[in-house]
Amino acid sequence: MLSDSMRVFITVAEKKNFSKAAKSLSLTQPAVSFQIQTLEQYYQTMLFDRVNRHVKLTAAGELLLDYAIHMNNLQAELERNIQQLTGHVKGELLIGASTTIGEYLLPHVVGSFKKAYPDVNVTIQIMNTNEVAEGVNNKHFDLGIIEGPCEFPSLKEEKLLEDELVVVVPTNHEFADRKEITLEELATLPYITREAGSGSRLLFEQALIDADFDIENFNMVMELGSTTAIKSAIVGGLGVSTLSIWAIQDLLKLGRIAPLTIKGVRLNRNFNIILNDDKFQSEATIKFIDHLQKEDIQSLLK
Amino acid sequence: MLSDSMRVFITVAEKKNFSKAAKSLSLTQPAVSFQIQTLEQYYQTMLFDRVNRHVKLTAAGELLLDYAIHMNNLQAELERNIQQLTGHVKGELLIGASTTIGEYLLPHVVGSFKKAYPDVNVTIQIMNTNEVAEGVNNKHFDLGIIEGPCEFPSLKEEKLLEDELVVVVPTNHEFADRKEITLEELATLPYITREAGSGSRLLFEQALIDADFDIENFNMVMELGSTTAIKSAIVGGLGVSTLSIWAIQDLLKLGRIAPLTIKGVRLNRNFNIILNDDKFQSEATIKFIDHLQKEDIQSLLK
DNA sequence: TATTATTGATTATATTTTTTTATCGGGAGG
DNA sequence: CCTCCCGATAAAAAAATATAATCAATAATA
Repeated sequence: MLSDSMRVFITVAEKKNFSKAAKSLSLTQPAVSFQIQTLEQYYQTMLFDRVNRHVKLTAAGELLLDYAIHMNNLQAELERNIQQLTGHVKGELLIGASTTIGEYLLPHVVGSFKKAYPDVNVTIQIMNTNEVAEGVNNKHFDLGIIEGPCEFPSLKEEKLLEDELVVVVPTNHEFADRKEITLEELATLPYITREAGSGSRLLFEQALIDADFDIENFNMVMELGSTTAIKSAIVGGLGVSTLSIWAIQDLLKLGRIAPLTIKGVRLNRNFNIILNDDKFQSEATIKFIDHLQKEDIQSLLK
Repeated sequence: MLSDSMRVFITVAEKKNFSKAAKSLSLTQPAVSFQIQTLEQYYQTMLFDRVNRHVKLTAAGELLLDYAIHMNNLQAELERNIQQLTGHVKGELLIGASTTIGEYLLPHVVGSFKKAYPDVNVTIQIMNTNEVAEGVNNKHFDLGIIEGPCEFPSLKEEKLLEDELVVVVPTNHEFADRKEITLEELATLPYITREAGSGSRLLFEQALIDADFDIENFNMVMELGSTTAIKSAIVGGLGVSTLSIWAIQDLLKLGRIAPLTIKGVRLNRNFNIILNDDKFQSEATIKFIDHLQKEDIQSLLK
């Protein structure tokens, strides 16, 4: 176990800022100053250069940080070993997830995981796929779950399950009773899209290109930055869109919308778990991935 | 830096006894109990089996101890590196020394060492050669300095300087003005000896054997367990003895005694530094050995 | 077998350490 | 020139940790 002052030191070294380190540690800035001063007195040397507007590690600070990180890794390893030995899994689990997964899939999975491992504190941070991958890459997240493939070749990717985008229309829509729709028909309807750069939009546009269909033919009426907003817009009769089957379960059960497939177009992608093999995997992480893979997630789509 | 609770844990694991660990840490036993309980709560498992009359590490405790020792070594390494970087040497230095060295040689050397490195806390424990070697072997001492060779082949031995035993007589003695004495003459004098097993006595007896002289011819009048006691006895006119030149400097300067060599007999031995290479050498240890070897110790014999 | 000594746990109190609150001062940026 | 950002400092409060006193359990001793 590292001493408190070392944990504070590591945080300050990461953030290069006493006040931000304090916030991240739920301390006040003077408390951080005090801990750093304690270390500096102990080692009889400055650990940070207090340059104007930011702090910078001294040579001694760099040295200390090296060892601190090494010791921290040992500690993580120790905790995993003890948890394996005692069967008592606990600790923090920080997951990065892209929107659909974080909003619709994970809440259920985390619920059942917490039943099995009540002492693991799970936090989900929702952001776009690239940001998740970056967070996994720089070891901020214990694991990431993203829609589609990962851009970082250094990360390990494992398929979790298949996702599918379907055309969604309100129940009172003229096409609501049909199972399928053609691209030409879809192009006649007012279409709502996600913002540029969204994974869903990219997938849809690529599918149109693959089908040799010009996007210009579409009747785009709105661009919305959130799936929830799009769903509200569809229910409100403002248009139709293509959404992940995972995102529409609630409205489907309420009978407010109807899903349609597009004739000749498959809008499929994988939900993938991404991991950074350089980061030491806590027992909680391992157990969560286990849980993800064993749990019959498909049954949530009943 | 390890947390306090870990340091307490290591001590308890070493001593296998809460109360003794407390004493060695200058704490009370309840404080130790508290720290161990804190750890046990953190890891949600017992670390010690409280068997009757002693405690024993559990499997989890063994695991924790492994990591704790590893982290402790890292910490020692870190401190040495930082002290090398900053030039500021500090910390504890625990030296085991055999009697003559500990009483007559080291006090001077430590004095000048402390001038150069005031923040190193030097402790000298005086005991017989074998106990010193054992203490170095089990990593209790940072280094040992002994009279004569070391019995532990695993320890590294470095010659510090040569010692010589001389016959010591009071200034008012009939031989006081001579430089040399024969074994036969010495055998006629009342002779005071150290206890059996003492390094000095062994060296003397071996020299007699080498010179084909029967110890039985000697006129042993007294056996004393301390060099200081022998010196008092000599000054008091109770007899003569052979003592290390290092042990007699004070009385020599006071003009109370006279040293004589024995014709045809050389009573020489080495003072040796012994080290355990498996123990991480602190910067203070390195600097002290440096100091020992550079200091003109012979000049103390002026 | 009774008695004493040793060991760790417990509890209430005291002490020490750490944190917060409030405030200052230096330098960068508008 | 003024304001904001950032870390230092001092006093007070809060929290963590230690101690003193005592207990219960067990083993060694008589």
